[in-house]
Amino acid sequence: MPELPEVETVRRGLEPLLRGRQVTGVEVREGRLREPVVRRDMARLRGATLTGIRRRSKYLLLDTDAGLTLLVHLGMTGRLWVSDAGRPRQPHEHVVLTLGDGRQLRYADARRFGLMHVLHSDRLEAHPRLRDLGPEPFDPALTGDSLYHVTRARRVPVKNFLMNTRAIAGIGNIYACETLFRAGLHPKRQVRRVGRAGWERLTTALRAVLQESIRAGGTTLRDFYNAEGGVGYFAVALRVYDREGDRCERCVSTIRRIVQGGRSTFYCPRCQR
DNA sequence: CGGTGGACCTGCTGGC
DNA sequence: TGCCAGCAGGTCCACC
Repeated sequence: MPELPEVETVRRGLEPLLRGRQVTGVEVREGRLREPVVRRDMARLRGATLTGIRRRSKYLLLDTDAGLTLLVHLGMTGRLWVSDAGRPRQPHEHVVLTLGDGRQLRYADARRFGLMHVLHSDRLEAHPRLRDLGPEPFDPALTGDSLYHVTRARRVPVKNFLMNTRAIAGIGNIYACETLFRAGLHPKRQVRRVGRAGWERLTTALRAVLQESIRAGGTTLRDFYNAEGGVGYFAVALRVYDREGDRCERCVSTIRRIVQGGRSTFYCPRCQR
């Protein structure tokens, strides 16, 4: 579900609600996520004060003044939001942190593909989930030139490359498809066959599409909700994703769907070469 | 080494 | 109406 813009939307929504709040209670109702939630570790958050939230790739990092950071990944269907304590439980509500103001930070995840770990704040970089992540799309070190150079000997299709978090962090299926459309690149094109100009177009397109989506509050197709339970409005701006059979906005062709690495890819066979 | 395909888990949709 | 295959926005690992 959530890619970089959705996770960033959640981060921005949660930040003012969580910053400065003390964790007064921790309840793990269902610890069987993608990896087990360690109740002993979670309990150590009790008494700590949340000092801020960061995002790295599709991970959220909730920092505390206790030297501990709560690492959260939303998987495909994870939701994280702040609720009044009296509110009825939602389906699949697995973890609840009660806050000093009486409200609650709640985590729900129907498919349980998400993940939640308590880490030492000064050792985050060493954690296996964070260690091998590639540069953030908005990192100035990521340039068309840098991508051109790291892809010279590789045969992977450019779509798969974009979704590889070791190459670039935070890009999932929707934004990979949308970026390639805007850059005019065929999703099956091998990365070593993309020239300097292509990587420049791709880098520009990637940042534009992510920026626009963040501004719209992310894409809600099925399960995405922000920190207040609201939806994102970028779905109407998608030009190829989930538009198989539709007329291309730029030419007379029809949007196609193919499967790459077991995932749907949507593209315009005429605009993307 | 690099790349592909299957596995994890639940819920919804569309076709019969 | 009811059933079931197919599909879903992520990531890891075994295997070639």
